[in-house]
Amino acid sequence: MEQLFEKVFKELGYDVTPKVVKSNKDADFQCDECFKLAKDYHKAPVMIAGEVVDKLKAEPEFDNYFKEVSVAGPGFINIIVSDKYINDQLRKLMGKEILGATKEDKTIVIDYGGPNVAKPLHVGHLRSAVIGQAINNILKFKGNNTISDVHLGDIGTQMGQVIYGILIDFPDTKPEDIEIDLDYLNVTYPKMSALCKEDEKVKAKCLQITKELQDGDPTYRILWQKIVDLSVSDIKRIYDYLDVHFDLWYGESHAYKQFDEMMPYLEKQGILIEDDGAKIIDVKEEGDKIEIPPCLIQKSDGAYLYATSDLGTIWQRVKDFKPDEIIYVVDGRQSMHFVQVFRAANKGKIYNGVLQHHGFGTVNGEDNKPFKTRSGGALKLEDLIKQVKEVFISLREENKNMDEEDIDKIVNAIIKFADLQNNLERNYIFDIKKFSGVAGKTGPYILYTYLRINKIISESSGKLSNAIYSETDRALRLKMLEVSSVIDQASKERRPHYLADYLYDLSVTANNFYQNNKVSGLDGIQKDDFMTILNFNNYIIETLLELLGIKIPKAM
RNA sequence: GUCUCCGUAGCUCAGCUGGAUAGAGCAACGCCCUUCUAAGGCGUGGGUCAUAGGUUCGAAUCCUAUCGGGGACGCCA
Repeated sequence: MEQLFEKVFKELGYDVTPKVVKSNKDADFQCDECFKLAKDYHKAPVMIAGEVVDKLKAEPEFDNYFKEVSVAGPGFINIIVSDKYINDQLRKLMGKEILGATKEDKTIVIDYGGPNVAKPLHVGHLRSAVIGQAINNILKFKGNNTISDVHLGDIGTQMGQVIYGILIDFPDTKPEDIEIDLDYLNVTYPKMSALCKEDEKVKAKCLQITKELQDGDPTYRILWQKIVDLSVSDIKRIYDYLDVHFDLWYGESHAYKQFDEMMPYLEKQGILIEDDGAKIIDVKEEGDKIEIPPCLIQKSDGAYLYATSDLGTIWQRVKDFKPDEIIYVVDGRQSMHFVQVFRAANKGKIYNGVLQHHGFGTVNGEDNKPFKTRSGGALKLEDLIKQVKEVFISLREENKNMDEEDIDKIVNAIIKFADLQNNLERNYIFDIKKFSGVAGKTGPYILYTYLRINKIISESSGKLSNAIYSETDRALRLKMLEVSSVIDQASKERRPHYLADYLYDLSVTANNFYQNNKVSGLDGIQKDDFMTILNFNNYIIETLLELLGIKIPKAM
């Protein structure tokens, strides 16, 4: 349609590539190009629009595209497309792969999850997992080769703290004979963390242990491995429940293995500067509005830092995958850190591809500060899931007899859709009600729509006539045509909420169709047309839900 | 203090590469189950898009300032 518009504009002597956009007025689409042309061509927009509409109407192909094209207001061109146009587009779309989205074939490493070993997953980890997985799914869908990495925080200070705790609790046992379990971990970490805040000596000791662990102390290594094994299997269990998966379960400890190669390389670049005994990379750039602090590579005591491990990780990824892009789905509060790391990676000639940080907002409590339970701790992710499940089951009698697998799928849908419908970079206030709703703009609403329609569809020829049978039918067909651009937009901006939003819109439109177009009792072409449409509608819902990481239950 | 994100209906949020009367959900009220799942559909009320300027034919959207909130700001991660 845009091509036809361009042809007409050009033939009238206007040099533009006009855009046709969705209209929120009474038309299907509109073209607002005439306003921009008015100045250059010294003509009123209405006049230009009039010329375009007249010429359009004289085109032999007019009926293939339009039912009605008219000038509105001060110079808008309103477009109502013909039924044939809608069906032509739909037929084309149905014949395309990946729902008409544009294909890509980049190699992209995507870093999300980021749990800390020895600490349980809490609500803050939900966002990285859910958003990261969705972005991963979308990029993969478009044909990219994605490599997901959980990037465990497995060798930071908390490890030193827990190891010290173990040494206190098991003073006389040989490290290989010490037996600990998950409950022990869940008690010891908070205990030691609190102790470090009170007691400088304990804190210093923990830091020392951390440093020696990083340097490979054999005793600490043994204990460390025990902690990692325990914790990681627990973390995996929760991610599995959420259907969040990683190709790589690397952590900071893997990055540390790169330092033997990376540090001399950085030295050779001549960018490591000694400063108060520490080694830094100056990452200031001209035009900075704010003074970006230098990137700290090595502490004065020789220990490496957060930024160093992220650089090591990049080093490894470049070596292993030569990625076109590395993207991070990590808490937005770390944006300064990533600016430093990205610049350091560039300046140190470690990587010259695309580095992106998609920082998401925090999950806040009523006080608008990062969420804490009444007792002051973070709400465990597992407890959130349990709560949602309980609420869901108690919602109505039928739910009590529901298939366990189906319940879990719906719980997943509730939680994920509640999170994914928000723009990822915003904070939101955590409200258990938000995570237990099944009415309105929720995951279950979409599942329900799908299942309802699924029940009335039967085989179809997959063909469409040129007929459209009602307003609600027309609306559904038009809505389906938007899917390609929605996927592209979500992928380009790495914003899954575009998909969530569209999925909801589509479901509303489909529910409308369902309510107003009775299928039973139909036969012949109309029945076949309806079946084709509904099949395609559900194919779209299915596909997009999958991209959001939501599975469809058998019944609800 | 500097930088940054944000301020849209009672509540929770979309919309922000500028377009015509600003959209959803929840909550409130009214209607629709002898007809493909009422976890549904239809309708009503509810807004100076924080405030003030500016750019523009046109601003919730872009620019500036102010107010209010979150966050970040060198040896933690």
